[in-house]
Amino acid sequence: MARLTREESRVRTRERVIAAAAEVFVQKGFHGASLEEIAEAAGYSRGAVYSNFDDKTELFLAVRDERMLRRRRQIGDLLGAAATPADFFAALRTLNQLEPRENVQKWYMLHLELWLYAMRNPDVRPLLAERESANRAALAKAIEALYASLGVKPPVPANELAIIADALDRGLLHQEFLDPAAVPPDFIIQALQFLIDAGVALAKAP
Amino acid sequence: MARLTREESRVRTRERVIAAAAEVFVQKGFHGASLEEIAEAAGYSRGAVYSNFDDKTELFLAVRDERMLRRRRQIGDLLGAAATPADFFAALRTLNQLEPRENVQKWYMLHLELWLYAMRNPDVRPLLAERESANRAALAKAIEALYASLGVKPPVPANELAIIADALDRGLLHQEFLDPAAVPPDFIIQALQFLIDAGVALAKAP
DNA sequence: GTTTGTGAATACGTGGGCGTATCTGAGAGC
DNA sequence: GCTCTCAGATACGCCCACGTATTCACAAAC
Repeated sequence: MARLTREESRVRTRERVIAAAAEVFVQKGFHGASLEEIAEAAGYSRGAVYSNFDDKTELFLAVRDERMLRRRRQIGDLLGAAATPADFFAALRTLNQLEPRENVQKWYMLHLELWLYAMRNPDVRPLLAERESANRAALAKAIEALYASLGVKPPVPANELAIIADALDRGLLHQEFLDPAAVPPDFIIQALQFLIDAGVALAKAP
Repeated sequence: MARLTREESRVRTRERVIAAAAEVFVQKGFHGASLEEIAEAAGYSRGAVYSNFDDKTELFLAVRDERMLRRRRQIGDLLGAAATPADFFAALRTLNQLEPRENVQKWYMLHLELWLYAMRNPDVRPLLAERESANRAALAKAIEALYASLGVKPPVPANELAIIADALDRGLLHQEFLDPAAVPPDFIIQALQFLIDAGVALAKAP
């Protein structure tokens, strides 16, 4: 193992603590998680946590930032590049299978934890809202391109379709995780495909 | 105020405590809420809570049962009776406006809290899943009736449409509460209408 | 090689919340 | 009207977790 500089080591522990915190916050929730447990999971003592983060809240928000940055990049990169319908659905499938199911569930739970936190803290609420809306905007652009490549005008504005697609995705995950048997595998893709097909049919109908 | 019998009084405080608990659990989450605060909000001391519930968890689950019973009844009654499309959408609108927006948000937050709790507690998870699936079944029946009255075979099985509708509803609430400006008012009804219309168009297309 | 500054560990004080055990006062039965 | 019983209040002990203050160890600078 290479000798680490002071700064490098600091960054490394910071990352490890954030990763461990994500894990524990998922498992126990914000209030249920203890800094002791997080520190231990990361392989450090509580002192390490406090030397990297002001308090529990700041650590929680750091976890949020980490996740959002990565997720946003994923969506933008994948959907932004898709021009044809085949590309689009391939990208969706990739996005959907990029991580193991277990991980997706973990992140979804963390996301809910964040959402609840945002709802209860008026100052962080707009921050989360802004990120989500940016995600939807990226999705809307992809949908627009998709309809354009099909030579059909969207039956409703693309941004509204993005809202629907986003809601659908989230809602289906929600059901699936509570009871995997309730939602057929890859149902999300099917549902979106149905949505597009039906939209096209509607646009072509009188 | 009428003189209360011993049993009546016990029931009354139980109800009050459950109501107050719902409020505080929404605001602070399961771990964040303290029995002290709940008791005080209900106008009692912690002793009253412990004399009615074994512990915090049981109180939490009592809140869940309360809510689920009412909600299930609402959905069943309203959608079950709808035969024509007009009835159906009217019922949806009613269901949607039955409670003030603020209340819906409150219950949604509580629902998420319950969901997370269920996900973390393997023993209660199937209980919640069972209730949700019953709700969807009621919805599926209503959708089936709706398509029948339109004289069109559903493009995909009704129960799958119910899954979609449920997911859509939840997902849209989620977005709306985080940022009301992100979702036009009554968008849920519009989206469902679009879904039905598009489905009909698709069913009629080759 | 000595000193200095910082990242991380340890030790400590404190508060808060859960659950229990005991007490009290008002309905219920005679 | 007197006693008994039980809903609900009060009091207690305990533990856990947060945040802070102090110490330790090792890179960085000279």
